[in-house]
Amino acid sequence: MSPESKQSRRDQSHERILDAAARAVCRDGYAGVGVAAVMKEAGLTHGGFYAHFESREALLAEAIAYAGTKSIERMQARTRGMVAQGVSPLRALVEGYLSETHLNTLDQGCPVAALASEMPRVGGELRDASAKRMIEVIKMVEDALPAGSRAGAAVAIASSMIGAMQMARMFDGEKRMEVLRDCRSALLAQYDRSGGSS
Amino acid sequence: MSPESKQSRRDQSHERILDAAARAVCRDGYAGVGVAAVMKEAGLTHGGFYAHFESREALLAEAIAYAGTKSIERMQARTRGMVAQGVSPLRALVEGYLSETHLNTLDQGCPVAALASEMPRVGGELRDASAKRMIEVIKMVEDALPAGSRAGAAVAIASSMIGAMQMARMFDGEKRMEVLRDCRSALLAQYDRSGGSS
DNA sequence: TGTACATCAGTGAACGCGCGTTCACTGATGTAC
DNA sequence: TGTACATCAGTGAACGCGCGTTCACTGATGTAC
Repeated sequence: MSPESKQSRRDQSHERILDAAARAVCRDGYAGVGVAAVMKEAGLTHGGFYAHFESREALLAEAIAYAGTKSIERMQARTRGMVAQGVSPLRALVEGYLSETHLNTLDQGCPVAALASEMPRVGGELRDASAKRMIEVIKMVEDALPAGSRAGAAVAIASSMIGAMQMARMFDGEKRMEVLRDCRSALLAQYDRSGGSS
Repeated sequence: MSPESKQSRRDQSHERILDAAARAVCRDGYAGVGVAAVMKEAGLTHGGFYAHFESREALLAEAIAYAGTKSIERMQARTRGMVAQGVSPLRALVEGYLSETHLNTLDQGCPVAALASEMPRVGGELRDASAKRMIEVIKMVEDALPAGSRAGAAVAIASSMIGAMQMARMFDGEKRMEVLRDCRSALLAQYDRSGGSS
């Protein structure tokens, strides 16, 4: 009965809704998130939605935060292993972000790469939530950058990675990976002096 | 009476619709283009729309092609002047693309920067039209690159510019231009050996 | 030059569908005694 | 341990609005003679 005792049934439903919405928004964009579809994927009917969220927009704002947090956690889990094996943090990040896995698992990927061009258009709490995700990605790059890097390098690298992922996703077949490889090489040539695979 | 005599009234309407749609899609995204609103901006009523286009989707496909062509023309007009004054073509392109003007005139800008993250989600003729725009941007970069540049450099530069423009547009105030400056310096430091302003 | 008719571009009302939102109700879970 | 009642999470029908699409009609432009 303590405040942080295990999740109530309500909390479990809440998280299932959030998780479904996070995957939907990364897969289909802001407009692709429908209240009824999300509730169905969470195993519920649409009527109960407003007991969990004030509005569709409030859901979206929470879903983006959730998607961003999850995505960064996944990215860090992957890069930790590489870094432990001696790969530089920046190389690990670039190769993790611009990886085939990230390319093809849209719904578990970075919400900024999934939504970047829509972000400037949304307003209110959605805008705030979106901008925060963008800043988190820049921070993630900063943390991977060697101390004393040029100010602005993190911004340039983050924007390159986001642009690269988006461009790769526009194409089909072999071209997708080719785009990622080109962008990876360019970034590593400029910023990484550590050598390594790829 | 020759085939290319001056536009008929119908052709004039057609182009006004297209122009309104092109601006709308760059400003508000695929979902932001409404048939009624576009027709109104073209000075017509919505009922006449289907005498000009088979469907909303057909309009969007044409509008993206139109927006892309116009945007590249504008970009080339700007860079021609700079190149004539001795600036390297690549520097002219990067500074033109990542300029304050392009940042703030969304509706006359590059449709790829405006739509990149939505492009993988659309299907059919819209997908084709979108992918073509992406390829045109890469070509534009290729043309500005010194002969003998590394294969893939154009892809990397194009994706960086697109990512940079999107990131800048997510922020407000001074931060917008700061992002562009950071990304410009990074690109020019890596690819341009010609010196020059900025 | 003028009249009659055909064609063409555009109008505006109406239809149908999807979707966010509301609400009265149900069945299950928890509490009091 | 069992019964009565209150609360809570979820259900599903219904509403209202926006928007793409259709269609019968109008007014203007062009053509025939």
